[in-house]
Amino acid sequence: MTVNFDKKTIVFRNVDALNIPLSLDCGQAFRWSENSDGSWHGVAFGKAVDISQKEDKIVINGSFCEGDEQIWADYFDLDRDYSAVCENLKKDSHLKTAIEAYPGIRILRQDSWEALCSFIISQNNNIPRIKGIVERLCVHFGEDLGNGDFSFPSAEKLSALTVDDLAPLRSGFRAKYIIDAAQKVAGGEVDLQKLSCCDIDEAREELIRIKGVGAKVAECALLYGCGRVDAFPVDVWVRRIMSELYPDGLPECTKGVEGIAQQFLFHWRRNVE
DNA sequence: AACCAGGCGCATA
DNA sequence: TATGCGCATGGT
Repeated sequence: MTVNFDKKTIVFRNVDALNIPLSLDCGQAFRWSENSDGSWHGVAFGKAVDISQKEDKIVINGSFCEGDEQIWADYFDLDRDYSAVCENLKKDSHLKTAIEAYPGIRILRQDSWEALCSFIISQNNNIPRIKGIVERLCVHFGEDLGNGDFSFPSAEKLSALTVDDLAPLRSGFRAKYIIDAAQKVAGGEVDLQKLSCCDIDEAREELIRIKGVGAKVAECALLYGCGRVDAFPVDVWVRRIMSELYPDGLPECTKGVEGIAQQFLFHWRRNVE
C-alpha cells in the first residue's frame, strides 16, 4: 500500500481487502451517503470528504493538512493485514461463504464518542431513522464546516444541554440517554481513551454504567469506536446466526477478531434469501 | 414478568 | 391506505 497526498487529495494505492461502498454502508456508520457519481460523501473526525474507489485505488477529496492522511488510513484500518485475517476466518465454511459473498467489508475505526452516541441512538431503531436523528444532531449542535456539512457534536457540548434541547432531534426516549452519556464522558466518569486498551470486560462494565447502554450498545461502542475487534455485538440477526449455525459458540478461527467475523456474518445473513 | 416509551420503515393486507 | 411488527434498553 502506498499513499500520496496534497492539500486537496489523498490517494491510497494497492489497498487490500477494502470495498468502500460496502464498508461505509453496512450499518456501522451513519453519516455517509452516495453521490450521483458513485463517490461517497461524509464527515468523520470533523472533516468533510468525498471518497471514490477504483479497484484497489482509494481517492479522498477534501481540504487537508499535514498528517491527515494518517487519520484516513486509521479510519479504514489500512495498517491491519485484512487479507490475512480473512484467510484465517475462511477456515470456517460459513465465514468463507460470507466473506466471498461480500469481500472488502472492513470495520471502520470511528471516533469513540461518535460511535458511542450513534449506537445509543441506534437502539430499538432502524437505519434510515438513525441516520435522520444523527444528521439533526450534527446540524443542530455540531460545528458548521461549510457546504452544508457539520461535525459530530462533542460530548462537552451535549453535556450542557437538556432533554428538551434535544427535542428537534425526535430521538424519543433516547434523548435522556444521549445527555447521560455526554455528561459521563465529558465529566471523565467514562474514559473512552482507556477503553481501547484496558481489559475488555472492564470496558464493558464501564460503558453499561451509562443509561441506555446495555450489552449490545456497549459491544458496538467497543467494536466501532474503540478499535476492539474482539468485541462481538449480538443483535437480532447475529442471534439468528448463532442459533442456526453456531449453537455451540463461535469457531476457534474467530478468536480475537470476533467483531470482524460478526460484520461479515451480519451482512451476509441480512442480504441472503 | 410483561409491557410501555418515540417513531418510523417495512411487510402484509 | 391502513394495520401491525420489529427494534434494545430501562423503568414500571
